[in-house]
Amino acid sequence: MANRNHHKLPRRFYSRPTLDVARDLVGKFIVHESPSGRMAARIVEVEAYIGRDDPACHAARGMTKRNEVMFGRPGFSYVYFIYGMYHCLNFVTEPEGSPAAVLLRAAEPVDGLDIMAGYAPGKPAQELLDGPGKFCRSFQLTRDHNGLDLTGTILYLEDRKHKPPSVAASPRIGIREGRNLLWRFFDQNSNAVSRTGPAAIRATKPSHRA
DNA sequence: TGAATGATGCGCT
DNA sequence: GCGCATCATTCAT
Repeated sequence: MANRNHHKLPRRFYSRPTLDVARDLVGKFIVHESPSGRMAARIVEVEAYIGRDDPACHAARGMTKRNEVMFGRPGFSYVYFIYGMYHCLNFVTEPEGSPAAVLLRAAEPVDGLDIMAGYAPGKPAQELLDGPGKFCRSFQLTRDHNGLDLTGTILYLEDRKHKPPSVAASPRIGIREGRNLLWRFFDQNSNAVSRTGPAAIRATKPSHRA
């Protein structure tokens, strides 16, 4: 870390109650030192998935080969493949043995826009990472990045000197069960939150028209 | 402006 | 086989 105003999040950040971690992650920065270069983005939207009692959590039906990292130590990545063409990135939380994670849903590009897949001159930057599938595609993350140590040097998160975001909560998006829980957290002032979801949620995104 | 749908592959029952 | 923590496109209003 060359910049002394950038502080990599330590393992103890992740080893806490998942809702606390999720809320605190809004406004943090994620960095990927990829083979094609360094990318960085500011997190603006996440969702919490907590344990065996959360029907929407992949761990609800026990440990499998796919979700085993959720049961492991906090501060590791959980990346899974979905809908035949997308990947989703999660951050494992809670002490070992408590399966839980935070899904990264959207972020604002900060560095390395030119090497993000899907980048096109003239395309609004806020549309590069505004969804969990789009984030992984642009940030060039696949199942190969499952189980990475987030306190390492390839994929990690940082706290930076930055104005604290105004965080709001809402139901999670794209799930069938567990919609009563307000476990989605997002930056109310960001125009890079994901588009999918009920009109009430989308309305949090400022309209283009006056 | 919003609802419906097809693409596409894999994990799990 | 079915369903999925998605997205871009098409169609209806």
